[in-house]
This record gives sequence, C-alpha cells and structure tokens, in this order.
Amino acid sequence: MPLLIRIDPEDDRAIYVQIMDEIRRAVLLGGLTAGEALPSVREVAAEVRVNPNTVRQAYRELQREGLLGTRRGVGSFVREDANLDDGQREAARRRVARRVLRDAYRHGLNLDELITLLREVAAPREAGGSG
Amino acid sequence: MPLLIRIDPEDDRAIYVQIMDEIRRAVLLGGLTAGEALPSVREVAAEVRVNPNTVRQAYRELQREGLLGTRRGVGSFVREDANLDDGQREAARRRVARRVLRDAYRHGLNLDELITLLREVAAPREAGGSG
Amino acid sequence: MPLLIRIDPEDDRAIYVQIMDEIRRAVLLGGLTAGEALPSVREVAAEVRVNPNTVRQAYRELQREGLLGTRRGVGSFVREDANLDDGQREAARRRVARRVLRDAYRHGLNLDELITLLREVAAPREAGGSG
Amino acid sequence: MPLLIRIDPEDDRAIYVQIMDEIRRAVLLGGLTAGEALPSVREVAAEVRVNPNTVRQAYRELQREGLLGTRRGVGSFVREDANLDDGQREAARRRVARRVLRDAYRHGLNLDELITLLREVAAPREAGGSG
DNA sequence: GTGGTCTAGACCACA
DNA sequence: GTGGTCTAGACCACC
Repeated sequence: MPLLIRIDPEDDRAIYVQIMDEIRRAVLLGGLTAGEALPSVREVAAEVRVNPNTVRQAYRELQREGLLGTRRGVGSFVREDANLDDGQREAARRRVARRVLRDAYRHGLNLDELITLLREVAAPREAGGSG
Repeated sequence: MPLLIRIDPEDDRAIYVQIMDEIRRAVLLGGLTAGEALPSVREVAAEVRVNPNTVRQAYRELQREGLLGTRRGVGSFVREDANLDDGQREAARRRVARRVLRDAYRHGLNLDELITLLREVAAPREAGGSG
Repeated sequence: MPLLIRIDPEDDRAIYVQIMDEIRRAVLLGGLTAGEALPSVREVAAEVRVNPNTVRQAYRELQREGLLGTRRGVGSFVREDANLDDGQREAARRRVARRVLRDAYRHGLNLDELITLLREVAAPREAGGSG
Repeated sequence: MPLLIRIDPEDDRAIYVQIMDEIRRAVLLGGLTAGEALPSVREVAAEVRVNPNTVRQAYRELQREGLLGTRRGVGSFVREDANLDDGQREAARRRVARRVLRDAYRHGLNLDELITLLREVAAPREAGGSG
C-alpha cells in the first residue's frame, strides 16, 4: 500500500489534526472507500514516525465525527454510512485554502506576494503555471 | 549534571539575556556539545529561581538564532549546524510556497484553482486581495 | 474545597470513566452548579494520584458531551446550558445500578446473593437496613 | 539484566507453566526480590521467543497466586506480601458489596432504593431476580 | 496481531 | 499558573 498519510513537520497544525485531514482527504478523494479498512494505528505511527498515541487520537476524533468505525482486536474502517457528498468535498477545498492563507500570513506574506511566489515555484512543474 | 546556568541579580542585563549568554558560553566552551540535550525549562527555572516563562523566552530566542533545536515531547538540544544567515529568510518563504502547493495538489487542486479559492477566502479580509 | 472526585482502584471501569462519572454526579446532585469552575486538571491529578493526561481525557470527553467548557490558560467550568433535568438524574441512578450488577456478576454473585450481602454490610450503618 | 527466564522446548510442561516456575525460582533464589520490577511481557516474549500472550498468561496466573502485582501503565513487580489463603474469597465478596454500597450512597441512593433499582435492571436477565 | 488505557514527563500557547 | 499536544513505552482485552 502506498503511503496514505503524509505529515509536514513545518505545518503548525497539531500532528493529529494533520492526520485527521489526510484521512478525510483520502476518503473524500476516493483513496479510501466506505467499508474499507484503514492501516492500523501502529502502522501509521511507524510510517509517519510519530507516537502511536498521536495516531490514536486522530482515529478517535474521526470516530466521533462518524467517519470511522473501529472494532477492538480487528481494526479501523471507513463507516458505510459516512456521508461523502460533494458539499463536503468543496468544504475540504476551502479548508485547504484557508489554512494556506493563515500559513502565509504567519510568514509575513500577503495574498499577492503568496500568489506571486506560488507561480514562481509552480513554474518548473506546470511549465508557466498558466494565469 | 552540575548547575549549567548562573544568574547574577546585580547584572543589568535582562535575566533571559543572561540565560542566553550562559548557554552560548556553555556551547562555546564545550560544556554543551552539538546534539546534547539541555535541562528542561522547568529544571532551569527551579535551579536559578526564575519564572519558567523567562527561561522559555531565552530558549525560544536561541531557537530563532539557530543555536538550539527543540523536538515536541522530547526536549531542547544543541543544533548540529550553525545559525543561518539573513538571506535564508527568502528561502524560507519559498519553502512555505512549495509546502502550500504540495498541500493543494494532494487535495486535487491545481495552481489556478488554488489561486481562485485563495482570492475567495481572502476577500473578506483583504477586500479582493489587491489592497 | 472537599475532595470532589473519588477513584476506586478496584473498580474495573477505566479511571477516566470513573472521573467522568464523579463529575456528572457532582453536577447532577448539585455539588457543582452551572458556570462554576472545576478544579484544574493538575489539581485533580494530584488529589486522586493519577496522571494529568488521564484527568484530561475525562474532561475532554465531558466537553464533547457538552457538560463542560474550557478556556485555555483559564480553566474548566460547568456549561451554563448543560441540561440537568430530572430524567438525567434518573438515568444516572440506573447507570449505577447496572454497573453494580455487572460488578457482582463478575465476582460470582447473583442478584439475591448480592442483596443479602448488601443488607449485611449495610446493617452496621443503617441499623438493620430496613426490609 | 541477564536472561531471567529459560525455557526448555523438550520439557513436557506447558510453556506458560515453565515461565511461572522460572519466575517462582527467581524469587525464591533471590534473583528477584520483593518490590522489584519484572521485565515487561513483550521483553520476555522476545527473549524466550514465545507469543506475548503466553507470557501474559504466566504473569496473570502468578498475579492470581498473589506472587506478582501489576500497576497499569507501569509494569509488573514482585509483591511485598505473600499469597492469600482460600478463605479470603469471602472477604473479597464483602469488599464488593461495600464498594457497591458506597457507590450508591455517593449517588444519593439508600439501601432500599438501590435494591429496588437492582431488581428493576436485573428483571430482563433474571426474570425477577429470584430464579 | 488489534484497539484501548495509563504513566511519566517533556514543550507550547495563553493569561 | 491554565489547558493542549506529544513522546516513550507499559499493561489489558480481544481475535
């Protein structure tokens, strides 16, 4: 299985929040589908090099949200009745944008400076970045 | 470990500055070597009889200088590398931009979609993002 | 302040669950009223001799239930809008009874044996325990 | 610490029994003294190359015998006192009853109210509590 | 193996 | 001081 979850140590968000977001993303974007098993707490912990308790906290919060279910001695899985409508996908995208903006402000960048920089760093990958 | 830091109440310098100097001195003189763990904020605070926040301020400034590093849940330690020069600030900003972009890609957004979203969520704050 | 929370090490329930129940009890029985501050996580931890994280977990779950609110750097308190109706009081009592029964079964006692024992041990305190 | 426990695969006794005997021997011979911590279940399992559950079973049996004690989140250790005789079972039951009663009192229930509630909640299981 | 609970003790943000 | 996050690593119940 490819690495499901990626943590950014420079991201100011708590690690367990990043993990939650990565799992939400994987579910919303189809990397994980309803009923599917998630990697175990220990596996994720080993992969992203964090303490199992940190991963556990993320899984626990997602259980409360109703996205995940768990069975002791068995594992965790995406709930069948997890609502995965388009509105949630759009909300996820806006969350990303808001987070990005906060991040930029914290580093002394305003919106225009951020956009300029984004175009610059994207150039090599998108061959001009359009716009 | 013997008392690492000694504060002189008759010294005119702010206490946190004295603590910073004491730690710098310990590193330069070899009392503390690269990679070595520092005593915890609370330990130092208890030893030299100052508020933990004062010690924390000293540690934080030394982190900014690049002399110390810290790992959440573990402690503070002397960094392996030296402090960075001023031009590195620009590099840091580009790192932010690259991180942002990677985050967006992972959520299925390309550059233009991200910029559009950024302008939307920034609108209330920057009135269109150009002022 | 008298000891608000009492933990029973022989109780098989997780400690944080016991703490939750003790706080619910104090609120329902009037020992704590809406808006009132709770002892800090560290205070409770010191009183009942458990790790602060264990107390924190209890507080956190009660926040999610809507019974408690917390403000960082300030403390925790009973929420003004916590519903404390008679139905909840009755439910709390039935929870106690169910727990007691489970406890007895685990120790090889059936209902009648338990009641007999209860009357015996209560006798010195209630002078016969009635009928 | 040198290897505490040695298992003989040609020994007819169950492995967990061998482990129990090895620990008893270590305590009797002074290799382990009262209050001393035992290696963790996982450590022993790794050393003697058996399943952790097997070691756990040995530890659990020794707990029942009264030779070992365990503290959650800390580990297992040799108990200061010896094992208890059989007549203590009755005392344990009375402890249960006393605990139950204290719990009820704390929730504002007297003996009769508790018994009434117990009969109610037991009804579905014991069909009235007398059979 | 799995998830769940707990300890000890660190730093962090906030007031 | 407060609450919040995190590490390291233990035992427990269950499969």
